[in-house]
Amino acid sequence: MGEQSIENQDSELVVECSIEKVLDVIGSKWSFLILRELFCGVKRFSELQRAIQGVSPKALTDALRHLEKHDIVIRTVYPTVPVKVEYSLTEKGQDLHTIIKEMKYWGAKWG
Amino acid sequence: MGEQSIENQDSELVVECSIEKVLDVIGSKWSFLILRELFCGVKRFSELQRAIQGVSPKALTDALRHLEKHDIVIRTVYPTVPVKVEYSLTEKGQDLHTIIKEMKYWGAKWG
DNA sequence: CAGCATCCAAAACGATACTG
DNA sequence: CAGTATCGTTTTGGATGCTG
Repeated sequence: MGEQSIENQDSELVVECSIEKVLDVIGSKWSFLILRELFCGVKRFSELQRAIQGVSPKALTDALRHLEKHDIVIRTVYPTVPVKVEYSLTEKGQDLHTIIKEMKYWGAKWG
Repeated sequence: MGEQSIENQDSELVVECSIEKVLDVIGSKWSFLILRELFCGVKRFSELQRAIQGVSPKALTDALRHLEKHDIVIRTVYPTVPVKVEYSLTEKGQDLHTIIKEMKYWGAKWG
């Protein structure tokens, strides 16, 4: 409590509280849903778009870039024609599984 | 995957996926921080405002009302002068502790 | 103390159209 | 396929001032 937030040279928030860190790294509601999908395995852009109902390409791209920047997902491009892009989780990202699993439990219990 | 979202008679989203349920119930970033505080025990409005740095009275009220509506927190008013209001967690709210705890672990490990 | 009301700025998001 | 670009709407939330 009483955590401090300061800005670094990139004008990005440097958050001291652990919970804020997680929220900052995940970023948005969409990211949770992306994670939910990627825990099941590697997915392509269009697969994510289909699985996460209601997400626009823009929102999906934004969320994926955010997660990539925070070292949660890896973007792999295969130079085929047409291009194939796959998204997978880093170890840091895999480690979020416990949180998402707990959320699933809670949702199943109280939803 | 492929969860459906429909609207009920109150035009509120009825979400089928467990994770979406949790996100819907919690509602916002502020709610996570409110929960963080309330797991430590009952808190008053002003205590929450002081503990959660950067939150405006409006944002705090909004988040508390939201959590109240979803049966996560209880608002108790003591008719003293001046008024005293305490916020505490319901059992449903207490049950979110595992999630927040996992978030703390992750934040401590990777932050 | 514990808010509510108002106003306004910024950010998030949806729809749509287009590209390498 | 995997996006980007643009536009407009919605949501969010900060600032401020007021009240029982």
